[in-house]
Amino acid sequence: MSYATQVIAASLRAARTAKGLSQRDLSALAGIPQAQISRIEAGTVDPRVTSLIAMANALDLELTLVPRKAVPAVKSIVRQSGGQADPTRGPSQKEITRIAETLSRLQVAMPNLDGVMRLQKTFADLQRFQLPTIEPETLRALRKALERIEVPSFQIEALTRSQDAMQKLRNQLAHQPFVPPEDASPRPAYSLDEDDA
Amino acid sequence: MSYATQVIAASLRAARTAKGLSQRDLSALAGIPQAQISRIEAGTVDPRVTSLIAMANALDLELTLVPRKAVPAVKSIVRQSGGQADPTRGPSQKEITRIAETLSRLQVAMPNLDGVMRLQKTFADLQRFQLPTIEPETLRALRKALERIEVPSFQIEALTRSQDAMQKLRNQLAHQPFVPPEDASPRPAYSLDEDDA
DNA sequence: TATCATGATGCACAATTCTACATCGTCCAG
DNA sequence: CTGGACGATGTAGAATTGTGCATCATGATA
Repeated sequence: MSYATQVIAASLRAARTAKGLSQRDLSALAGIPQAQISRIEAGTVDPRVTSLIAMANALDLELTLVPRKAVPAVKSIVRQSGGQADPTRGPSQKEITRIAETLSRLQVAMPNLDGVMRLQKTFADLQRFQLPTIEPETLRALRKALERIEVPSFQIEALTRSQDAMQKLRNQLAHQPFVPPEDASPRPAYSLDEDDA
Repeated sequence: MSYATQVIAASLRAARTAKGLSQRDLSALAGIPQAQISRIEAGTVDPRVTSLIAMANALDLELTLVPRKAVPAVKSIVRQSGGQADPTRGPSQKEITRIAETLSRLQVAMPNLDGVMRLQKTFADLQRFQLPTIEPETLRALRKALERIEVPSFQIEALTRSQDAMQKLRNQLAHQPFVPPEDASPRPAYSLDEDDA
């Protein structure tokens, strides 16, 4: 397939995962068999336009024709508004709620360990910001670390690991555009640097 | 076919004609049989993505995915830059050169008729501006009128018609954005009003 | 009138998508 | 380790595009 085709396919997959949808979810939304979606995303087929449009629409996207000379401008616009999709849903969302669960469970299970309380607090703090835009791996790592605290023999080691993970999270948030909790702020165009689809 | 498909098809046709290309021209550029281009533009088939991309590329367009919420912004950008395509080529270009030809031919054939000289002058004047963006019909009308001047029995009537046509041209240019001869000026976004694809 | 360019359409055949269903390997959770 | 979710892949058959070639109708031109 052509390069441009691959780009579109990749964009569709990115959009889907960004929304936390499985291929089967999208299949239901777009009315296209999961197998076909897999093939399209993988770029092993040359899809019909209706297929693309069905998928795009299901993902709140539109297939448009843009003059070459306008492409850069359009891209920067797309970054601003389309960059992080819905702030609420996302692939990391599951992780986040699970972390919250584990954390509160820990808190009631061992109210004496004050390290846990600190973690709880800082996490509750962070949670009000950009967490859904963090890579799921990072979140997974944090959760894993937290879960090991429940195993007595690993408590101290697991606690420091948890604090490390939490620190990492903080760092990631640190050099992000920093978008305040609610309402989309303008956010200057010159702060954009990323460049995927 | 879906509505969105029709829109894309129509856009492609618009882009092609805007560039003054025939389906056979595009066929050569895009490597797709003319018959197929006809069917695609007519919306009687559900094209493969590669076909769309081939056509788009040949027309200096790109097929992109745009988040729904960013669509309005993108559209306005596209208007600004994509609005009038290449200033040099266009469907009206042929007419323009032909007008120039007829006009200079007239000028040498009948140097005594000073009305012709005035037309010549004002046209040469206008030609340095936005002529390619004028509808071909208007230009055709002007040319037709000019050609009839060569027929003696119609001279006076044809001359006034020509002046009318020239006037119409002037008017059209009058309430256009007025872009000076060279280098794209910023042109404020609030002056946009058109709204097709 | 005759010619030419353009776009639309028909037809047969090859090529490929699309569908439905099944299945498989992996990762993760209970 | 058993089960579930997920994505990838296979297969057979139906549906449709894509191609090549021919043709036609129209409008403009000489």
